[in-house]
Amino acid sequence: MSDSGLNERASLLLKALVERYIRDGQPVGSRTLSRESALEVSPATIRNVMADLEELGLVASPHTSAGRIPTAAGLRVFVDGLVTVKPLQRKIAEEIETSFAEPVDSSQELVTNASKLLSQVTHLAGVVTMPRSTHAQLRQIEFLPLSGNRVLAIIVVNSREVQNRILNLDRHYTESELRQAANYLTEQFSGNEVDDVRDRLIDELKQARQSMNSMMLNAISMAQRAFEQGEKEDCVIAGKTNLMDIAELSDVEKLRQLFEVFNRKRDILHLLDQSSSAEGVQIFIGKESGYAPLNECSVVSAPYAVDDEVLGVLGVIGPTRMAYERVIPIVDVTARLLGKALKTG
Amino acid sequence: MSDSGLNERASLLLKALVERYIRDGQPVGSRTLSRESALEVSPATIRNVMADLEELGLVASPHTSAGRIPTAAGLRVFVDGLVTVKPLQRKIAEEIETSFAEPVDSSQELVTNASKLLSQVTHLAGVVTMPRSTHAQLRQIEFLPLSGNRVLAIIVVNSREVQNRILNLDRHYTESELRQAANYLTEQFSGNEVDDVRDRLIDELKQARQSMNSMMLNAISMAQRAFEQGEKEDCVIAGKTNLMDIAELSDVEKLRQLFEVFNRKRDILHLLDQSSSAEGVQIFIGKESGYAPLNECSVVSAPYAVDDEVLGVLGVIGPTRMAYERVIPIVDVTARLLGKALKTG
DNA sequence: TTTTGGCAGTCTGGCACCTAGAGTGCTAAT
DNA sequence: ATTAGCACTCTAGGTGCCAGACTGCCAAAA
Repeated sequence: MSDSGLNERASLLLKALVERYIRDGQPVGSRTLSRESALEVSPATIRNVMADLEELGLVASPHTSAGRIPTAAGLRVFVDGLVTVKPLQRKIAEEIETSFAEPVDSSQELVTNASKLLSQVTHLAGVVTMPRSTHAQLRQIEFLPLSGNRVLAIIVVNSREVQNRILNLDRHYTESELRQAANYLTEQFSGNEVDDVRDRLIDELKQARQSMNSMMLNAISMAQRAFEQGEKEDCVIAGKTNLMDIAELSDVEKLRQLFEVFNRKRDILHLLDQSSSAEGVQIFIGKESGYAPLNECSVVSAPYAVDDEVLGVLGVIGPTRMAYERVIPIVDVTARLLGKALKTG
Repeated sequence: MSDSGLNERASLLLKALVERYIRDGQPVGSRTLSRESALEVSPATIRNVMADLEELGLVASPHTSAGRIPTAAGLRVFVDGLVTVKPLQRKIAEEIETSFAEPVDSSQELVTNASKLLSQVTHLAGVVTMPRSTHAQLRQIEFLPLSGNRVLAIIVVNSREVQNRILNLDRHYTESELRQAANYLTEQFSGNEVDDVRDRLIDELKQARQSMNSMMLNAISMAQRAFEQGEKEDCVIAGKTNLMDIAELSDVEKLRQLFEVFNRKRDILHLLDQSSSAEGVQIFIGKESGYAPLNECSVVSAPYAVDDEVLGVLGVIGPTRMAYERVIPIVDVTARLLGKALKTG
């Protein structure tokens, strides 16, 4: 720790200041800091250091006779080098483990649970993106006839995911036609990855129009339509109400904007994607996220992976003065366990 | 209108007062009311009438020198007899119709759209319960083998709904076993109503253990397990953020409680169920709902039905001073159209 | 008997003012 | 380099005051 161009004493004081500020959200004065920090220095000395830190843009005072609060830059320095990450509390570690021990029917459910878990243990908003279904092996395709020209396509992936698509087709297909098509497709493509299947379907449809019998052609065209709707990108946000307490957002208008961002999940998703290429826990403080409604918020996120391949991102959203030293390990271990849970699934 | 034990003038004045109060949320004074109402009476006279209304508990003044605001009881009298319901604005009627004209894949989607629609046109929160799936005809059952002892049960209902259930069975079943079972069940029960099927399954399993071959027994037991998880009662709430504007809830704590109720949907569902036995639009004002977090809110709801059978309830949630004369017809027509849309589905 | 004008009384909201408390910046001494 | 001391600044909260908005009541008018 402590390499940010600051001498050791300045670092220590910044750390103490941030910790205190995170605890009770009030500007911290020199007298308090003098008592708080292990350093045995007088308030006056601290005032000098504070003046330096202010010069560097790491702290600011809301007005002349208030203490200092850390700026976004100050928090950045704090999380980058000063924070001493607390080991997980026993109780919380257990809570996380039992949550992942519960049986689930789908990765959708797994993701929902993880999101709720994050929000519960951090008392902030938890957010988890749906896992990218790359490396998803197609297991089976079924077509069931519905009324009219509509057909229900059922796609079984890996051993847990099931997707339904309703297709509106050009003509009526008999039950046996559909069965044949399904059998053909399952035989042909089962065991392959979904992405590959999608590509191969397109190829075959283009190249081999003549050389195939109409049954196969129909099958492939149906399958293609079933696949092309693709996975709707999405994420699960839990515990939004936890954010209503935090004083920084006491302004109802800001709260409102924040909640509207939660409805348009695309933006959140995009933000988290930035984190998917990073290794381990990443933190966005205030404006770093690039989204105005999140200006007063921080995001602590981590990618989760199966067999070293990143499938998605999870994290929490909270006020910039969140308890990073507690949240970081929680996000970290949750990401690991979610990866593990997805693998066994 | 006007039979609430009030003479005509008092009614007219109450009506004018409520309308004015709904418009701008301020206490209404006698001078204003004298100008506003068609009646040609002096403020002094109005003050006398107001004193009477206050005696009856229909209006109240926040403090000595403020105007009057209607109490919950006053609003009750207003919506019960005084309100002149506005015909739907052309623009809004069109918006509703085009919304229902859109093609949908499932009644889930239909309900979601209706909820969003309600919130959009009223600028309040829209809420729609999922339709009870009584009179849902079973069309088809399929079992697909998953890994281990797990089986995916697919139940096609009516011609649009598809339900997936994952069953953890006691032993492994071969693909042909599963196919046989599915065929048997589909032949046996297709065309029957889901509720009946559930009942009959239980009966057959109890009565005829000996007389059936094991294949049929297995099939029935599987089907029973697939059905017993039952429909999870649920409802869709859209446009919650619209409620963040309303001044009555500027208190963040109240807002928070309200939003937490939205997460525990059961309570909302229970409230709306009260309305499902009523005919047409029903209104709950403030505490009438019986849920403390909704004390500052009104709910305007209407059951929706297919072929005279009520399948669910929809409505809007907003401040007690919502524009009832606009909202009532919107809820009314949306309920009708949702019923119609479900029928054709 | 009902309605009205007038008047006294009351309450809010905004403004100006004050004070105590907290904390800073600067300077001079250690 | 650090510290004590002092003057200064700013906020939060309290008080007093005034204009404005209503009401309630009473007595006069219809």
